[in-house]
Parts: sequence; C-alpha cells; structure tokens
Amino acid sequence: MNIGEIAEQTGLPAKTIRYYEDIGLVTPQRGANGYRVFRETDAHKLTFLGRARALGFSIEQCRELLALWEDRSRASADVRAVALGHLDDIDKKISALAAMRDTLAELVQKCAGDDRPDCPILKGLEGP
Amino acid sequence: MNIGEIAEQTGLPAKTIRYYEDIGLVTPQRGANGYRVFRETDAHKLTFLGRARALGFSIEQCRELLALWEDRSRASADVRAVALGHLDDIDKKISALAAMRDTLAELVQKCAGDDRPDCPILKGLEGP
DNA sequence: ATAAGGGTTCCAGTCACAGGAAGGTCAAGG
DNA sequence: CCTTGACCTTCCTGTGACTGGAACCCTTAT
Repeated sequence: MNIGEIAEQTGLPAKTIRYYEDIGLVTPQRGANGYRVFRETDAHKLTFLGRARALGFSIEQCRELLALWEDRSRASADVRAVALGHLDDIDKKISALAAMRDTLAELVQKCAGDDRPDCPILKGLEGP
Repeated sequence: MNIGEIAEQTGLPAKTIRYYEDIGLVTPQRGANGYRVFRETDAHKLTFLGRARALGFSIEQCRELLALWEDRSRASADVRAVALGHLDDIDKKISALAAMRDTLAELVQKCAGDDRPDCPILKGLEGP
C-alpha cells in the first residue's frame, strides 16, 4: 500500500505518517521507485497511534504504549500506569480550564455588553 | 523600573516581558545604558496581560483586549464578544478532554493492572 | 507527448515562550 | 583602582506535533 491509501484507511494525513516515520514510530519498507510500502502491521500500528493520539497521549507515551503493545510478555500494570498518568494529566487540564471558565463566565455575566464603555471584564483583568 | 523589578511586581518572567516587547504588546522606554525603563502604565499593561493570559486568552486576543482597554470610547459589547468567543473555545476544549477522560477511564477500569499481559487498554487502542 | 495525480525530499512556520551563550553595566567592598 | 557579583543586553536555538509549500520524480491514461 502507498501512503495515500494508508492515509485514507487510517484517517491520518500523509504528512503525519511521514512524520511518524521520521521520528521512528513506523518503519515502512520502500519500493523500487522509492515510494513507501506499507503492510498490514504498519496499518495496525498507525491505527493504534491514531487512537492513542485521539485520546491525548503524547508522542512519547505513544511510543511507550506501542512498545508495550508489541511486547507479548508485558505486564498490564505497565500499560495501566501510563494510562493512569495520562488520566491525571487530563484531569489537571480540565480543572485548570474549568477554573478559567468559571472566572471568565462570572465576568461575562457582569458585563452589560452594550455600546457603553463601562466593562467589568476589563476591570476584572486590571486587578483584583 | 528595570525589567527585574517589573518582573517581580507582575509575576511575569523577564523573558516573557522581553518577548511581549518584541511582538509589540508593550513599548518600554530605554535608559542611557540601553536598559528598558518601565513606567506605571507599562506595569498596568503587563498586569493586564498576565491576567488575560492566565484566563487562557491567546496573545492575539490579548492584543485585542488591550486595544479595547485603552480605547475609552469602546463598547463593552466588543469586549464581551471576545470573552464569549474564548468562553466557547474553553467549553469545547473541556468537552473534548472530558470525552477523552471518559473513554480512557473506562479502559483503565477494565484493566486488571497486574503482571499478566492481557490488557483491555491496548485492545481498546487496537480497534473499535 | 503530455497532463493529471500520485509520490519524494527539504525548508519554513506555527504558539508562546524557555534556555543559554557572549558580552555590557552598575553598586559595593577591598 | 580593581574586582566581584548581580543585573542587564542581544541573538540563536529548541520545544510538540505537526502543516504548508516548493521543487522535483513516477505512473497511468489519453
């Protein structure tokens, strides 16, 4: 399979797939014409990567997960540890965003939003 | 005031303040020795920027807010529009993260996390 | 022969800074 | 006067995970 075909199959942009090869996440073979040749295992890997990235795992975490995935003697505890770490990161991000949203929503609510210049949002940004 | 002093006062790293000058958010004067000289108005601006950034506004949104802040004939509706747009972005981000968390939490819960290789997390990443 | 539609490499840009090198300036102490 | 140390300056590079584009090669159909 050429890169376009695999891109369509996995839903990943061809650029991204080339990038993944660049950083060593996949290692497709090459045809006589220099084109990348993807096999089933490459397709599986890329699908795996696409899903892991969609769940917000970093590239390095994906690399780790991929290694565990390919290691048949892995301990599921190792996978779980990576996932739990990421889960914690996500929760922290959500908390931070929620705090921003609450503060901002409060300011927005106080603001009349008309053609007058008086604005509690700007005042809130000025100082405490 | 020198950059160190203003950095401490505003809580922004000196590097960040230099960067803000670079992109035209602040324009401190210069002393005879070439040092940046910050005045009260610069301090106010930087405090404003720090707060706006802490609420997650992008640099470009900050630039916009700063312009509105300095425009005494602004309409509060314009400020509110920027804030509402950002609020929407935040909500979208939170939703995306919450979806990730839910999916991931489900997988984590299914995983025994022991020394056996069988792992529902990896299986979930493989395919649907 | 040529045109369209693949593919290839490489370079630059994104966002909002952070790290660090190389060097100038200032105030205090010996 | 000289040194020390803390501060300041500019400039260059790197971050994460790609994306866009240029310049060029390969394949297939007309």
